[in-house]
Amino acid sequence: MIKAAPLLKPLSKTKLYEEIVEQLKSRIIRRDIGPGEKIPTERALADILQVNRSTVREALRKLESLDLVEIRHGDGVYVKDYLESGSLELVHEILFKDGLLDLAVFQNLLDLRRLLVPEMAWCAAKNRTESDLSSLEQIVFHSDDMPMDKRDKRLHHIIARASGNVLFVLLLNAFTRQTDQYYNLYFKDERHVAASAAFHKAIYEAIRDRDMVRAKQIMTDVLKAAEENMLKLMK
Amino acid sequence: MIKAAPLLKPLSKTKLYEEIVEQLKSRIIRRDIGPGEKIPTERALADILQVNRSTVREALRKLESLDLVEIRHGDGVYVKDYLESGSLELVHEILFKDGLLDLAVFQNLLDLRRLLVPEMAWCAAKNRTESDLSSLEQIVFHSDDMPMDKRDKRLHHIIARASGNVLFVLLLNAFTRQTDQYYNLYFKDERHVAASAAFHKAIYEAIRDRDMVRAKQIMTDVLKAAEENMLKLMK
DNA sequence: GTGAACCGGTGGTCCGACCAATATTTTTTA
DNA sequence: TAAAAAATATTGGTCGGACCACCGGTTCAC
Repeated sequence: MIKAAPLLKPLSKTKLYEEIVEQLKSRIIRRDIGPGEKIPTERALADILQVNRSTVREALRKLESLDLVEIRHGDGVYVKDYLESGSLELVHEILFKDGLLDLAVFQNLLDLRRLLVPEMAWCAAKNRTESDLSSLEQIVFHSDDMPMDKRDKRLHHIIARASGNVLFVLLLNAFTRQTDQYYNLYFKDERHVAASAAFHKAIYEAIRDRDMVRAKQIMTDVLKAAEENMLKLMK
Repeated sequence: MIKAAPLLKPLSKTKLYEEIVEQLKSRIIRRDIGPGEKIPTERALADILQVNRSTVREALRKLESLDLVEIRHGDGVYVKDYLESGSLELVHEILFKDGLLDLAVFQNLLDLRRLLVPEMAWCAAKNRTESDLSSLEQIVFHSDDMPMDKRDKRLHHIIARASGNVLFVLLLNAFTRQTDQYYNLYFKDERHVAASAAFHKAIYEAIRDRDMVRAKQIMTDVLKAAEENMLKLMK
């Protein structure tokens, strides 16, 4: 039932510019290079890293779009304070500062999820359309072939859409990116799979019946249980 | 007291690659180019837009980091479904689809803010350190020279930090980017300035006293009032 | 039929040049 | 002498053209 998880990473045939991004991103997040500080010029970086200037530029573009640096024409490249301007895109870096998972930040993530996702379910129960409902039905009752991690992810996505608030969808995407890698692991336990299947049915019914309070309550309970299991798993 | 607002944009001497980003981003968000579709090759784009391929590449990098396109080596560039993978960075584009403010999405933004920010205040009242408190004091009582829009923004930022949840900070940043442009306008009304000053003192006291419930309540009320005023202003 | 070699097209990287904006220094000027 | 203006140096922005690495489809040998 559960598909074998390809726990191995794609064995990164990393692109050069990505390596540069990683190096700089990491140093900025860990405050090796402080906010306001000027980093070497494109030409200098190219020289240091032994790559072409174009490659450096592509890396800097990426860092700029992450709001980690500010590029000033004719002047130079300056490090920004990501706490002042950074976006959710940085969660991953902050979560894994120094390669190890930062448990405090992970807890932050869970806290926020516990605030948002139940509310999302509430809204979904309130605003769901017939079309949303049939999407839900499809995933809950007619997707036995799909591994549970994907089903669960998909279910949340549909609920987010059904909430009628597009921002929930975008936020959920941000969360998903972080938790994806643990889902496989989590659903290796057959009990978790069974529990999720039950949960899917329950939340489906609540949303179908437009029972906002129940939908929210179910979601709250599920998250709580899942968090406990997950933390147990990580110890 | 209120600084004259430079409502005019910096009169963008737009960089070329940015123009390309804007064009493509807009077309993707408005579904001119559907998810899964392949866009012209870098060389073709360079030819069409009459720019150098490097310039096109920098633009594509940006779109890639927005999760709007997927670049496949040896294959091509494909449009992604931003609802499936997009991040909060896209809020701005979605908010201003077709150049006009999408009121439904704007309402979504307000709804989400009303969920998050009061909770943030609650956490701040719970977790604030002495250092946070003195930062607050500074901004509430000793920053008369600072225009109210900046003070208000700063206050929220400090509260976010004080919450002890770094994700609140990043989320708030995302919101702020959207609402910044309206703040000037909002604080042109002397009554709003006075109201905010009173609010600042009230929330400061609640956080100082570690009164979580009151802090949350104050924030809820303020947001409600501000929303009403803002919607009035927009009509 | 099937697998291997091939080939065309695409993104990835490189080089070296020049343009455009900014910062710094030098010169001019009041 | 100090402020203003002009020249210069530095840095990011754009250019063009070349070659490499990877992917997909085609062809060909078996």
